[in-house]
Amino acid sequence: MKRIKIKEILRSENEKKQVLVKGWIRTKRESKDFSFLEVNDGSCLKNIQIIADTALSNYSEIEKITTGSAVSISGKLVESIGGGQKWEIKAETIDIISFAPETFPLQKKRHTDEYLRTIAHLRPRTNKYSAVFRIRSELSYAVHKFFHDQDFQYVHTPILTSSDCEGAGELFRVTTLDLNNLPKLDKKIDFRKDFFGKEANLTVSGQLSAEMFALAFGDVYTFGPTFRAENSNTARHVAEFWMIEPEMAFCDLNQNIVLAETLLQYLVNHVLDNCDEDLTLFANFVDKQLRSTLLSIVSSGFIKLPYTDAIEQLMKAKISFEFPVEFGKDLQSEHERYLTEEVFKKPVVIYNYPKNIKPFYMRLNDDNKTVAAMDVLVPRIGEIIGGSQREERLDVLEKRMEENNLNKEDYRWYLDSRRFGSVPHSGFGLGFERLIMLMTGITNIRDVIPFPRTPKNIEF
RNA sequence: UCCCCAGUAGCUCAGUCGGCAGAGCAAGUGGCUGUUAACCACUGGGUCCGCGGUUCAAGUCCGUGCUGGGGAGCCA
Repeated sequence: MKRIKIKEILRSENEKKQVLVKGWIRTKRESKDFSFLEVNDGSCLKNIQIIADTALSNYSEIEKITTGSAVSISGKLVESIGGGQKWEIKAETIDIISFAPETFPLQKKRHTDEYLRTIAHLRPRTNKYSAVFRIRSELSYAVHKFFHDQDFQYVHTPILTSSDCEGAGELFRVTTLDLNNLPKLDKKIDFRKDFFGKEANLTVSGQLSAEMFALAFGDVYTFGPTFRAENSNTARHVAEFWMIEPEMAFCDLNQNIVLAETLLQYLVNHVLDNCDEDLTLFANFVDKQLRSTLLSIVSSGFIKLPYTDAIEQLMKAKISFEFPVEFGKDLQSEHERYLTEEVFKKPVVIYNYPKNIKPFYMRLNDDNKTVAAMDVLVPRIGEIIGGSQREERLDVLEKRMEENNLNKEDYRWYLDSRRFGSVPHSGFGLGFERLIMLMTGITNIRDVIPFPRTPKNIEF
């Protein structure tokens, strides 16, 4: 007989003569004549209640079942006599696949997130984390569905890259050289002896590669892991994270902003429509305002504010900031949060930033002072999307690279795209983990990725 | 990397002024019950994060290191 998932069982309309369920024991309650077992198989938040009668041939074994043990149960699906659940299984056979000894670290009580982080390999067996990772999976699907429905091509951009792309951010070095015996040439490391014959790193963004494909396919997106070796110790940063990067040809900054808004609203709606049970857990136990926050995102358009207007808004703010507001400087976290949480209470798109605080590839505006950049800020998290219209004019781009002391030789292929059929194009990066934080109300990014990598931590 | 806070039983935490190491949950045993984080009784369970110092005496005070958390910067 084929096993049936608990999610499907709980949707049943009628009793069933025989079902087969496999999963892990969450809790056991013993009665005089029988025991109640609660089994979870990860297919949904809820457990199925099992009635184990003392008449079962291996009842003495069943009595010893502990939380965390793996079991296989066949029996009759019947309406529950007790309150609290509609269905239960009157077990005919209970096979214990394996016992979890009493050292099993998860108990049937609330654990702190900090503790669960130390047992990240077991935390998906808790209610909260199974809900997080089901939503993560559902959101991944929704991302692909959104772009597929809009005829975007999915591009796999490289994870291994040659050095210095973007020239910003700390990179993870990739090498096969023997670090205890490095080949030297004139007292410097001889990278000609390394695997690729030159320095190599893990990617910090798929953007530059995605641009090349946008200039062939029109609309493309990437969705993959990204690596930053920044020594960041915050609830919003990890060294390995996932990013969604659409890139569109024949697209200006305004159209870019529209896509960012449409995408975020689509994803929120998808979760509201498809993850209600898991969402309810977060709305009840993690963030009481979760539903109103999500509804504020889908119910109306985002606020769009040029950088200069944002600065003006902040200048006239009645509260005092730790860091002064000043034109030409990037917004601090406190400024971003003030705008999105206090002033507008919904997502805010800030665009046209001063060129000196943004990377070389962003398109220079006619004022010669600002670039066509945009950041989407959301309550609690701050920046969730960063993007821009790209500089498509070869001469302007080369000048910007010179100003930033970048070696044009390293970017020959990138500059080629501006030599041969260059067109206006735009794109952005959406932080996938920050998106999940937004959807769940979880405030630490380490709790929305299965095995977080942070400075001094690469366990599991 | 900088600032602040914390580390006590398997887990969550209390521990007063420096004076015998505590509770709840979990575990074990027994009881009761269509139970719902079941309930009741009993039992076992400690490198008080490590190292050094002050003191008759340190979980408690001081120094230092490690780990975790919160905030900042960098950004998604």
